[in-house]
Amino acid sequence: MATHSTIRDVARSADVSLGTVSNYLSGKKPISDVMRGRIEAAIAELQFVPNAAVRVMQGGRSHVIAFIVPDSGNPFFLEVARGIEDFAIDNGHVVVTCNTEGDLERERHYAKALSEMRVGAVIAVASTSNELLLSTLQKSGVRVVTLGRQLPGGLFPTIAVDDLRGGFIAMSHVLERGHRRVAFLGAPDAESQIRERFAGCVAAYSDAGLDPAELLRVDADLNSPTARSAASRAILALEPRPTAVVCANDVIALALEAEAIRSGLRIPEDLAIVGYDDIEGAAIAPIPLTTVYQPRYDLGHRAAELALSENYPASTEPPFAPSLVVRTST
Amino acid sequence: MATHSTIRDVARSADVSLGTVSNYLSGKKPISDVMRGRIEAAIAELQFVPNAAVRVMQGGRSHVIAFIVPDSGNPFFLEVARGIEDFAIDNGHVVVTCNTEGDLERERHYAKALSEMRVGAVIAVASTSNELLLSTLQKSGVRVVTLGRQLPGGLFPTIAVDDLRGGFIAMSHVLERGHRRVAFLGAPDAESQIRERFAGCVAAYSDAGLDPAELLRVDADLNSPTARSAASRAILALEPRPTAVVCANDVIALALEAEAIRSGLRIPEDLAIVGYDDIEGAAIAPIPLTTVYQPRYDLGHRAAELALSENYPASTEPPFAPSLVVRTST
DNA sequence: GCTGTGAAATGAAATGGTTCACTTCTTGTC
DNA sequence: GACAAGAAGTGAACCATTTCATTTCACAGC
Repeated sequence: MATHSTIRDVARSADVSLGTVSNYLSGKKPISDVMRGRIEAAIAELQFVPNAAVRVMQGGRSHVIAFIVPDSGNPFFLEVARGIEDFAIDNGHVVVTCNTEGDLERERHYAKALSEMRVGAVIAVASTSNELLLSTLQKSGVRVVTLGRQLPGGLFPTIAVDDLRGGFIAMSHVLERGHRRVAFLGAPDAESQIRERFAGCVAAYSDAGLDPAELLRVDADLNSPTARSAASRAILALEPRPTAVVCANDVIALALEAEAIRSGLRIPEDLAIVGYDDIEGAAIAPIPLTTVYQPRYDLGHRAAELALSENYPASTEPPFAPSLVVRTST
Repeated sequence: MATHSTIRDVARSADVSLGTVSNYLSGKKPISDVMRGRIEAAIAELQFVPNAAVRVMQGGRSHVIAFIVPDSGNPFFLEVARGIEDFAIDNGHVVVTCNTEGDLERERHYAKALSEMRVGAVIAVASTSNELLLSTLQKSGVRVVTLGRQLPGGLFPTIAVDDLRGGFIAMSHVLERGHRRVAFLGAPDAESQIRERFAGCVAAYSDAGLDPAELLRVDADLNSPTARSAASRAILALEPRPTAVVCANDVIALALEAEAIRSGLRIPEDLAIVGYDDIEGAAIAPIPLTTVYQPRYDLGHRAAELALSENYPASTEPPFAPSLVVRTST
């Protein structure tokens, strides 16, 4: 494995000065066609590949965007990641997805690795656990953007979707369909997004002149398949059974749908279901799922744009608006 | 944003020489406790973070593993990625997932970026389109490992699963269940893995004393939801309808299941379905899916291990063995 | 007290691309 | 033909770390 050729080799081979080759590569200064031709020939001949590390060493930042996410397998984040990646590529960057799985040690590993790499930007799904690490990164000069919600202190620019409104339109929808005995299938309040969605549901419930205390609720660990199934069965076992269920996300909504089908219920006649997220599986489910769509691709795309923008940190943006996708399940 | 402090600042603040700080950081030479104490104090005080780029500039390679994949959203690759990531983290590396989406230009962008970054290793899902790029990378000193199948020429160490055997056990299973009119729901032969699976099916069909020419087959673009549904309907429209279908992967098997349920068929009585991959959705489908499990996490983990191993390139490994997961759908 | 030995510490040189003050060349104007 | 001004090209110095030949030091053995 021959050692790499350097800009000096290119300059010598093209009989041109160092600075001219550098100008050719960076495009910051114009150069003549003669020089350009000679340099290009030399680069091709020597198979020269510039060493990106040097720019970083000089005090620059590497063309890497880190995406810090608790569960990269979640279809929602996957789509966000696509948005980030597309923008990153168009701007000569590369994305490192850091899957923390909620593990603090893993978060620390990534924070250390990213600092040492001098990453250009970090886009992180907001959570209380990573707040400290993010502010450390920010202090060392990394552009940080949080996703989903504003972290207390307002330190970081944030791209969010209006979850309150999402919960509101989901609940309004089933109430308009005439349902009066409704349940919310969610997760413990740790996640503030879930809390917001539930709050939106409560608001819609009140607005319809109903008593929010009568709104049923079952919680589950959304990341566990067995917990999802168990919570779904718990919903179906409520006496009397709700006629409609608004779910915290599509993954658990689909679990509920599967359980309902298995126990012989007709959807939407016996049970209406509303999901949240509009993941791919929602449209191709046995009973296509009514759900709240979040512009997740745009979310990621916009976050990357903000992170790399000239005038970072910009003032925090107004949240994106979710919309209802009505399908068969209601 | 104060500029970063350097190893020189640390040396000065700790009243110690440059080299000693370097030795402390790398651990390559022992140093006394006195020095250690002074250095640690200085590092803490200055909030020093070493600049990883310099090591790379000195001719080393960055602690980055690139995972080149045509569709990072595919649950199969997600799990492979988890295996890679876990190994990477344990070895102080970080993973860049490069989602090519089969786009040649995108592949080229990544090849360029990865070369310039001097990535340490590349793990790529084998495809004919990336062969040239991979060999270019390898020539420039990057460790390349291909995944799924050996690329012609045998240039790269490979980690694979025995798809021939997978197809064989899937087909054997439905034949043992007594089915005699069987279809294969797959994709055009471009993907050699699908080809292998089909070949395994044909082998099992012959072994059972049946005429392989009678084995039905429908193909679809596996990446398109609408194509999957259309192909599923095509299977159900065959006259006479097959009593069992072996599918090229779980995603399309689930589409078939959904279509079958929608048209009122009972599974497995009217139609038995076997998938391939054992994705998460297979177990929680309305009718839990019988499928061929591939040790995908191990696949990724082993690939990363191979890529970073001392004695890369090792001789190519024997393929991993798939196994059948029997559930309700057969 | 002298020497030999090994451990620890030192700092100049090297790594490769960018920067910038400086030189050289070209073109236009009167 | 002289001169100004802008364009293009040059190369030494710089960035933050590692490497390694050299120096320093402590201590054991005689």
